[in-house]
Amino acid sequence: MNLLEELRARGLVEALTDDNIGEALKTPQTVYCGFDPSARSLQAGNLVSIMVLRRFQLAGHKVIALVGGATGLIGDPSGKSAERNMLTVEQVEENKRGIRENLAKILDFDGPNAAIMVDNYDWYKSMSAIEFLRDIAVNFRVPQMLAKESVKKRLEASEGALTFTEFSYQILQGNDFLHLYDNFGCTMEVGGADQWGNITAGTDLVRKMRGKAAHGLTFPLLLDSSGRKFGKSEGNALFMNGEMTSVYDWYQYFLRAADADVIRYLKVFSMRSLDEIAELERQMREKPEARIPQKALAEELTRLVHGEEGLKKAQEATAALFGARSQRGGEPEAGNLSADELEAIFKDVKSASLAKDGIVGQSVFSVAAKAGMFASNGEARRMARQGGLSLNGAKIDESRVFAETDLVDGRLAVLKSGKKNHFLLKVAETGIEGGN
RNA sequence: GGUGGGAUACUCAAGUGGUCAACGAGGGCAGACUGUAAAUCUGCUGGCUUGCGCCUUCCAAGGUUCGAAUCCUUGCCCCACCA
Repeated sequence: MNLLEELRARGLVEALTDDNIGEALKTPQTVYCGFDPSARSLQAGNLVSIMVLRRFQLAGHKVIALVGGATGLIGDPSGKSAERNMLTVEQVEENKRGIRENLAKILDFDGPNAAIMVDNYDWYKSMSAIEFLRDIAVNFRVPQMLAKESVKKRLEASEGALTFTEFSYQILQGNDFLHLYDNFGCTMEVGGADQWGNITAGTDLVRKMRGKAAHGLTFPLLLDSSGRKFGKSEGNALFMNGEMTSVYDWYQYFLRAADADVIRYLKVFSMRSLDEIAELERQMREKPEARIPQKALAEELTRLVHGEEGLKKAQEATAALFGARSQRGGEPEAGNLSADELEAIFKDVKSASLAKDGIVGQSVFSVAAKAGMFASNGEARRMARQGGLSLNGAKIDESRVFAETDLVDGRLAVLKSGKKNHFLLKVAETGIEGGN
């Protein structure tokens, strides 16, 4: 199976600019994909693009990760309903460093077929308005630009609120492609379905200016079975950076994938063969409660992004917090574990320290609120009232007061909201310090 | 530049002088049920030392009024038509 067929079989092809792509891919091409430097780290949502690039790289193609340092300063209207905040140059610089680190975990930046990273700010920073208008923008036709889905959608969504700046975005991205074509012989751009308009802007421009065929491929927007965007946990983005999203949370996200989603996810993200994935699917049908595909997915992606060490930590914490439940017939956490063991497990889970007199003698929910587990005291109270808060594995109610004996080895306690959100409360040596 | 319309909590969207912390829907969170799944049912969803109490909210700043998200003025932003 060739690369294109493989991508198709994995559900990674939404649209192609032309059917000759398969032909072109028989010889090594240079492919690029853009990444938005709006945060210090890429997110799980970017994983689709990254894994696609990886597949290209492994198939012998040269890959370029383009960081939109310039376009990030402008804002892409695609897939957004409102004008976005513009970033400062400094922010973009910092974010670029983080993104480079993320990418290096998955793409090979060394070796004979090294991936490269470029920043379009480099070719826009010194461009004058005149140059932009008469050399680049002149190649674009307004009706065509207006006809793009991204622009049309945006015009509807925000009652026509689209600035000229954002409208120009496609010109910049189109020109990126031309630039990469000229400097690196790049002939193909890949991206999410929402990038179609921007990608064709580029392929059209290369064809027009250089008379050469350039290709584009988009993959579908990955949604979970309830229609939500993939890669959001409790409304928060799942970052690849272990400091921003803990390894445990990263692992857990994939482990919790719904049956209806997990096979699709495996096809998209896993380097396992389709046959292996089919086997996992068979096992799931046979014994869904074993969550075999979910485990395989979580394991593979955690190892990829956080290494063997990270995976081990995530699995240990998972085993401690969930694994023992059935065997011991009760909640595992405190009670069964020493403070040291708890600390090791929770190293990677959320925690906070409070002074002892801020804990003992206070109502448990307010301690939880103070520790930063909830946005407000009221929210914590509500949680307790509804039976969603537990201390050391036992459900507590609103009136429960924190006792000295609730502290494991006199210095720790495990709080939990809902079924799966654990939190480690530590007694601080002095004063109050926050944790993550 | 002119005329008309609009801005309400995470989102959409009611409300047009008091009974409004503000209908409803979506989303989110929690409980039950489960397999750390899905579906379903139920509850909650501005803050506070929380059963009808207080505080801060309905673009911003002023004003009218015993009392305003609701009326007036000015400003800002958005939309439509006209220029």
